[in-house]
Amino acid sequence: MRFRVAMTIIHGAQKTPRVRKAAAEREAEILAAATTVFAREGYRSADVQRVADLAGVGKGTVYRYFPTKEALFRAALKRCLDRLRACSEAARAGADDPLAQLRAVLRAYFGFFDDNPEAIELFIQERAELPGDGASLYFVYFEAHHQEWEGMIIGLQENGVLRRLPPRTILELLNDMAYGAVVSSTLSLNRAPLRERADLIIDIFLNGLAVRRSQHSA
Amino acid sequence: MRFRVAMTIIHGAQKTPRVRKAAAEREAEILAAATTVFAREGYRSADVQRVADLAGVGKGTVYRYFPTKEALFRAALKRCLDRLRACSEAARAGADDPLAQLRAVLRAYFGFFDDNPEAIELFIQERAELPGDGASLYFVYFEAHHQEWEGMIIGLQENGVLRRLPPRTILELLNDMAYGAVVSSTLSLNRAPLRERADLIIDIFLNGLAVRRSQHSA
Amino acid sequence: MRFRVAMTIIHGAQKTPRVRKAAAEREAEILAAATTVFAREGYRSADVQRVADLAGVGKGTVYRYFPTKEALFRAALKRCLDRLRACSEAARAGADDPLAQLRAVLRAYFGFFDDNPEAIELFIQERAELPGDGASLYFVYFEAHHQEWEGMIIGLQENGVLRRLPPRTILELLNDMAYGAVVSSTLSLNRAPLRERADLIIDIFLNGLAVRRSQHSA
Amino acid sequence: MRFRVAMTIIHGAQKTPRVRKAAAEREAEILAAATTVFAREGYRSADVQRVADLAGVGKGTVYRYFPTKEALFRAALKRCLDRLRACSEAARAGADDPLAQLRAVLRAYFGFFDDNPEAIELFIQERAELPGDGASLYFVYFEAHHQEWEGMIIGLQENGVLRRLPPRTILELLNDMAYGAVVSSTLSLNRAPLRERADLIIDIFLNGLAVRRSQHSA
DNA sequence: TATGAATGAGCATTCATTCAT
DNA sequence: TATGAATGAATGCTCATTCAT
Repeated sequence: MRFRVAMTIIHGAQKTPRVRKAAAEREAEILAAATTVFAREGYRSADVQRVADLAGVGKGTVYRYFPTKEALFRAALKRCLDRLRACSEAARAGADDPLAQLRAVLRAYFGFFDDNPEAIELFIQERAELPGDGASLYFVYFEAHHQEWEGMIIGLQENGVLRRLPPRTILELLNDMAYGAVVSSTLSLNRAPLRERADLIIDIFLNGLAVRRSQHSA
Repeated sequence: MRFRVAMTIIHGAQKTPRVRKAAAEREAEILAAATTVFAREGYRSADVQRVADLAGVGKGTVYRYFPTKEALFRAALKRCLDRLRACSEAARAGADDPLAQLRAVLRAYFGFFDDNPEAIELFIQERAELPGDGASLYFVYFEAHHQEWEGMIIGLQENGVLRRLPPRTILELLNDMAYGAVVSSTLSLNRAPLRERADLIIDIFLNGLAVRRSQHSA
Repeated sequence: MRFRVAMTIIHGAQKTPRVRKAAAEREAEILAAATTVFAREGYRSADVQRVADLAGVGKGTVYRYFPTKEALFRAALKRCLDRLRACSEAARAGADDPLAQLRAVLRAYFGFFDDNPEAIELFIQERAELPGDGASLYFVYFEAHHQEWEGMIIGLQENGVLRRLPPRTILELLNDMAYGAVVSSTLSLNRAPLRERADLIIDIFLNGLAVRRSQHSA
Repeated sequence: MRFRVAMTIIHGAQKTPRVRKAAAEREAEILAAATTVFAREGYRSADVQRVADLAGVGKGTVYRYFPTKEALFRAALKRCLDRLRACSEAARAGADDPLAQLRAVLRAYFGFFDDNPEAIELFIQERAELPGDGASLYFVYFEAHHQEWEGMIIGLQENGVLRRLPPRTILELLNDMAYGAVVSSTLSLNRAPLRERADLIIDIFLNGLAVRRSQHSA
């Protein structure tokens, strides 16, 4: 609900002076506002006016930067995905051997969603409400970048750490599990933060739920 | 002044004669239509008129059975969940030992979504667009019934098959993985049917992605 | 399946170019249109679209100025009452002694409804269709301003012109009579304009229908 | 708001047996219900279903007796007017001389509305919401029966009680005043019952608000 | 360039009326 | 004859998008 304020500008009172900002800065502010609003209210329910209000610009300005509501949403989503990728990439770069990398990346992935819960919302919104003439942007990213990760998987297989399944299959399984854990964590109430569950999930992923005979014999 | 002319093409204009049916039958038809339309168009975008058209009834009739669009949606969702549960339950009842039960249930779960892809849509719609003053109905069901499954898990632990983690934690992990696989399968293109991937997923779940040393030593 | 074809007759289709106006002016135009439409069609039957058409604006613009149909109606009603009051007040200010004032005010009152028959309709609409958790706006005005008129009555009593009844009672009687005459004048057909009947009504009010003995003896 | 009760008729439980009543009785019950509902909710807002519920019949039955909602309303209104007339007529018949008759009739008129406040509502509803291609039914009755009352007026003029104005004019004035008092009484809050104000109103009508010089000289 | 007033297509919901039983 | 399930036209209100300033 917006407020319409009938205000007589008292002489001396200053209307926030029309701030002229670098286009890139404006765009970033609008995207941040859009992310918040879309996550909170859902794509359909969200009012572009709200985004404009939160960004501190006029509604027309939003449309100057993004031609439609849908484009605005997709840009906000893309921003989330870029940040998720940057986050994962940084984690990988900070670890040495492939197994440490794998763990680091998964921890970063889970941590990202603990810190940016709006991201989950945007993923779900896209899936739920956008025409989606194909895969969602999340999986477009997955496709676009999975080669980068495949190397890591192959390395782990050559080390004898991972089973010899097709690397792509392994990545899909990892993604399914991680994505499922993330989405589930927001669907059910009172789940622990993802970060706290990360190590267990990684463990299960690597070693399975079943009792390892070798562990007993060891 | 502009004119808006509304023209009904008389054509054969059969105006399907008013049919009276048993309430339960009508309700079932409307729910089936609602499931299809909501899954195809999304909760917000879906027009109740479309549901009515597909069900072959007047719009008023839809409102006679379900007081609001939201109630209609929730009823359609509930129907899906009931069917999913019936399906899983039947699978469990058809298997003898706990491990066979676990496999059967997971296969049934995946198979259900292959056969009823609309169900996934409804789950996601609910998450995305309904006020949701708490957990989604999916997880309400999970809560309501997880005791039934816990016995199965405990049995597997006593048999020395599953690790001694809290049964609830195990169920959550299973659910995350399965749910993630299901949702992912519709997000990305060209994935194999879930049914075909089920055994692999179950295998990974039990035994992990890592090479089993015991297998080597064996 | 039946078809509904919506056809916009393009014709000259001038699509009146969007005009921007001062808010006060727009509001006044919309209120004038609302008064006409509500008076002609009744509150419930009136379609907000009709108001918009008559005001020469889009429907959304009407809602920009008045948040609901009811608010629009109340504003139109208030406008009528303000004008009625201004009219009465002007009449009083233009007369010297209290008796002349009383006559002037009553004449102005009746004249107002001759000139603004829509006003009567709005009064009746309010009574008939608005939730009205209390008195109607007409009587709220009556309450709010009757002190101003009471002075006039008291003056007439001190001059020995009016009987020593409670001034408020006298005002109520005057109002009942005047209001009744106004409403009746629109209910029955072929009544003379109120203006023409005003002097007779005032006479009856002051002197009664009964023969005055004193007049005979005089 | 209606309730839809899903009730399993337990064996032995009796559905209210379909009562077959004289048509006239049914009609009277429906009219009474309609009067109540229309008065309480207003013509447009009133739901025919509510009338049916209150009358204890099916909706179809209401339509069997009255072809449209409007016809139902008009019939309810007519019933009120008939009762008002009967009431007034009885009062007149019970008094001897014309002046006593006049007082008795006015008292009966006011008393009627104290006892049947729904009647006022129906009068106002008719005025407010019915297409009204002419005078309201109230004034149709006034026209139809005013000759009966004219005799009374003429008698009072011949007795030297009332001024020699056209009898019709006098009746119109009486009606305006009485009608105005009745309507006003429901518009403003906290007015005394009409019955209590009746004698004062009659007094003012006959003798006026002004001080009677003759009374002083007497 | 930035703004926000103006627009009108779109949609949920209601309810008078019909008609199969 | 009595019923109430079925119908669909009608309408208040929203909000993405446009465009005059």
